[in-house]
Amino acid sequence: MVMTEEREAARVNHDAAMPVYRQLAAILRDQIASGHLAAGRVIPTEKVLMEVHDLGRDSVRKALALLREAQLIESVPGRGTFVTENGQALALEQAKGQ
Amino acid sequence: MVMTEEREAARVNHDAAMPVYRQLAAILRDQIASGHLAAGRVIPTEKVLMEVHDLGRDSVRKALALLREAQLIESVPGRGTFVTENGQALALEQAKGQ
DNA sequence: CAGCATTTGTACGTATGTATG
DNA sequence: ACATACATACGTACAAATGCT
Repeated sequence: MVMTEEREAARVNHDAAMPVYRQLAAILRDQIASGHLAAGRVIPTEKVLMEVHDLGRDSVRKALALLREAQLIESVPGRGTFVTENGQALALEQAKGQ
Repeated sequence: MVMTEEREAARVNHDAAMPVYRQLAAILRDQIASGHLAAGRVIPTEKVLMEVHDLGRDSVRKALALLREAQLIESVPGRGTFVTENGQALALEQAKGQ
């Protein structure tokens, strides 16, 4: 049996107590902390996140807003959303505390 | 002619360049800074703000979210939205810088 | 240069859930 | 039980910025 670095991509649970937008924020934060999403042009588009997690745009944008407030990511209209310079470091810090 | 302390209540301009939710946030912030909205149970309900400024709930909630981030207000489900302890002081600080 | 597709931003509406009084 | 008020979550439409053709 071959062990790989791959894991099941975390998914939002629509029935969980935690709001889906917080779940998505946590998932993305962990992916940033783990380096799975690295600096540069990384975060999938809102459209992709909507499709992958079966969410409305509202929830996706709320999740990204949380990460923006935490200065893990930055968005640029017409281009996309990026992990900030020290995004991974910040995400690691925050992941520790939780 | 009698001078009063009353002034025209500032209103959102739907045709301005600045997004209406930022306009509303600025209006409320100034009202807090001026003491027109004091600590305690102050901020009008979302419903009232929607009607007074002819805005959708989205815009009203975005405006309040900005003030929450700035720690000027706090909201409690079922009760309402309140100016924080040091809300006026904070609002004054921010009003200076703008 | 114009035109087009992509992507984020703003703004509206609606429905339902949760907390308070 | 009920009304009020904020929270979550879905949807739509259009605007603005970017990059490509």
